[in-house]
Amino acid sequence: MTEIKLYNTRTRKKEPFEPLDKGDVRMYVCGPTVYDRAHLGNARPVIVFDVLYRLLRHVYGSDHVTYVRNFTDVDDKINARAVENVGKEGDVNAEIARITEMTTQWFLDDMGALGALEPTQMPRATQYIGQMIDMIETLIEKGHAYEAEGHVLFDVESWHEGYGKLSGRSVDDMIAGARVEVAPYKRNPMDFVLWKPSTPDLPGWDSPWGRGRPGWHIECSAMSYELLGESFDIHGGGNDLMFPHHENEIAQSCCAHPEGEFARYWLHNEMLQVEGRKMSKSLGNFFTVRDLLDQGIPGEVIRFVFLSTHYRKPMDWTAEKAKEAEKTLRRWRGLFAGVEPAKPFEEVTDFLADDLNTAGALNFLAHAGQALFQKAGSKWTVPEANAVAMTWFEDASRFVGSANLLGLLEPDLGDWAALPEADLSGLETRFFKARQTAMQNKDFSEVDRLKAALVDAGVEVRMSKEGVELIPGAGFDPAKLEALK
RNA sequence: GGCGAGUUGGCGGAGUGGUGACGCAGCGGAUUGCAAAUCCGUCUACACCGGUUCGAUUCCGGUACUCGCCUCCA
Repeated sequence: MTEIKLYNTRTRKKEPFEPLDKGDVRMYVCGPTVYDRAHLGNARPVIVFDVLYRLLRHVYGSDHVTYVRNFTDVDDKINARAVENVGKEGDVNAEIARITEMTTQWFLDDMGALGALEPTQMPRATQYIGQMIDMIETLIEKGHAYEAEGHVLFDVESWHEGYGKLSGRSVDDMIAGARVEVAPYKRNPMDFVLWKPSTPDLPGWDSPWGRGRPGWHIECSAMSYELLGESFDIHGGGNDLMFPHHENEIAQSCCAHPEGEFARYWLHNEMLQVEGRKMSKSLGNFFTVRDLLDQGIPGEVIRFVFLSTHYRKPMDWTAEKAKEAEKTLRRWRGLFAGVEPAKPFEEVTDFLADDLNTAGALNFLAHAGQALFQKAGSKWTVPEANAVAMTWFEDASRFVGSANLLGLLEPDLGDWAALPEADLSGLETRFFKARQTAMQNKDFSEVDRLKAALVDAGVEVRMSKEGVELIPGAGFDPAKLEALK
């Protein structure tokens, strides 16, 4: 069995991955707050942990991995957006329902376009309010939380020894460096909200502390406990969540369920940049996944670009990278069309097992693809049925299987690369003859004219001594071709 | 200020204690009426300063720079 090694933020080391239960490997990843389209940065953890999910399924079997990713559908940002849309006098609750419903579906659509598998479970926070209340009550009973002015707060001082370990901070340092204005009802500046009161016009649930809503951090603790138990294998998310979100999750879960160890391996992906700078609205380089898709950049290309950088390194999105990725994928799609996937190359599995070295795996495939491309000949067709062809198909199948492990070359993502149906053989012959005639007459301008027309119609023209090859390209327009016939 | 990550050739990006992956771009060549495509060849690197070592880009320490988090942004 392939040994997977993962960089564990908790220990700051690459460690061999040993699941608690090989028959049920469990992973939790923090999902989106649903109030708007997912921006490009949101896609990174989705793609990173999708590859991990695929790898785990490959190693332990597809029925032996549980992957939970939540939807945060109760949040100040959602409320704010709803009020913004319909005004304070409008039906804010109905608008909230509409927004969360719509953006949840958007998220699923957009991430699906990037080739991300759906997690085994996608809990919504509002469906687990009861469990959150239970957990908060437990924390109060155990002396780790207290009620103050309708709020319930986690008492950081009650877990002084454990708080801050993940992010490498001590409670004392944080208090010293705190810049945030501290609410007067907090015992300690670092105490964070588990439950807060809600106004009548906003979503709220009855609780022992009055009508209110949960704090953000308790959601993940309650849902992961409910769905994965007090101990599970992997917890993932962006490294901007490390503090305070993950730190607080640990505090809540470990204090509420000290019998468990909560998440054993913590994985954090690095952030995304755009053209070398942080993506932000003020810099004007902020865009959503949907924006890119609408520009005609295929989801598979976006995925390829993401995978070409290791997940623990900052990733720079550039138009140039997208162009290169599209070129590579287009070639692969053409070369391996119709090839059924087989067992991935060992090298690819090994790269992925080494802390998800997707860039290494992709590089290996680039080489393998180049070799197969050359063997296939200048035409993007597969060779004859003979011994050489058998080997070719074997390797090609393993190539496709390897790509699939990365979520690439999946059949349902390939529409963008499909070449238009067209029978150009007649045109090829005619063009070749016309060219020959013109050549004999030294009338090069005539050949140039005909060729320019073909290029204009989106057809790639390849010439050799034997003849002419016409290949419909990305911008192929059959209508323009009609004029030539 | 506190905590953390990083710094490889024009760009992207692996990897390694000892003959400088690879891709794109560039350059030279084959091919071509000219191109395109393809093929062959080829230049440019391991931030800086010390240390360990027979030898470091690779290990250790320091410096500089970049970036992230510390503000319910993944």
